[in-house]
Amino acid sequence: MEEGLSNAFASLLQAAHTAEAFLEGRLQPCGLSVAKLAALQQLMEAGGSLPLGQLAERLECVKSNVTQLVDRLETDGFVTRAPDPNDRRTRLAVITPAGRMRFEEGRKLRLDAESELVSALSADEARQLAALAEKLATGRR
Amino acid sequence: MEEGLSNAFASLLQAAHTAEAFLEGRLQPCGLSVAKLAALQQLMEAGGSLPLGQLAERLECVKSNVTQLVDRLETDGFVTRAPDPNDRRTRLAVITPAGRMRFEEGRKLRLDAESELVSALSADEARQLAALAEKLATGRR
DNA sequence: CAAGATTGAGTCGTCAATCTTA
DNA sequence: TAAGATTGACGACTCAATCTTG
Repeated sequence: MEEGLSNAFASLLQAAHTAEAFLEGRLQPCGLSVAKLAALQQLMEAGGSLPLGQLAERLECVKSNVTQLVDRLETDGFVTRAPDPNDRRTRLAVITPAGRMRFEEGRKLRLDAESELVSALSADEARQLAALAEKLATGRR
Repeated sequence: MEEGLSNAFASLLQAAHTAEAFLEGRLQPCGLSVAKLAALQQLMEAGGSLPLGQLAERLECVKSNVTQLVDRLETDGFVTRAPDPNDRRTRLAVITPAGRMRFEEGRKLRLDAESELVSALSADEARQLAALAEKLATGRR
């Protein structure tokens, strides 16, 4: 049946939207958005700083988006921009001490929210969902 | 394993993002976005017109978003605004002949894209994906 | 010229405040 | 006062054009 197939698609998009909104709400109290938290996470995993272009690659988005995201993180005081001593074209996004602390809060909130969401599923179901979702999207990246 | 669980979540969001981008790309040639197509679909299903507030409800978004979406559809020439004879507070979004034609094109492109995406899955897998995605998001709406 | 980053314009979404009509 | 719609300001994203440096 065709209806079942396009329902799979609609369900996926709907569920993802709902889940993301849920996560966004849980992050609210710490003043971080999903996007900002993801950026801070990349900086932490990279040891504290990254060229803006590399940050864009890791976030799988366009460079101009990162420019603006870092602008907002900079006004928040969670990131500063620094010159790259090796290449004067490059600018480094550097996580601040305040950014590290806020990241830690956000990370906990996100883990809580995720496990709460996924608790609706058994471990087996979670694995299946991940596998099916990946299978759907594979080759379209 | 905790990793598996949060991977389920990440996979879902990633897959949804990829699938939506794929769909958006396929709609490109007809000049409709996913959002615009959805709005036109609601108008068609409602028989051609809807008060803006009801359109917002059906699209499950905020009213101010619909105001702007209809603004853009109006500049496209796919929708016009009309007064409601019964209540002078409400404004009707009315699909135009050009809007109907464009909707038909967009609907076909979307169906093609959806079936192409879902063709990566068996009918059984598609049902499972839909069920698991819904189960994850249930109760968070 | 290539690369890295930024700017400007536009889409899609939110929220809070406002205007008009019931 | 409520309801319907709009506006203004913002977040997060895209693309095309631009500026600076290599």
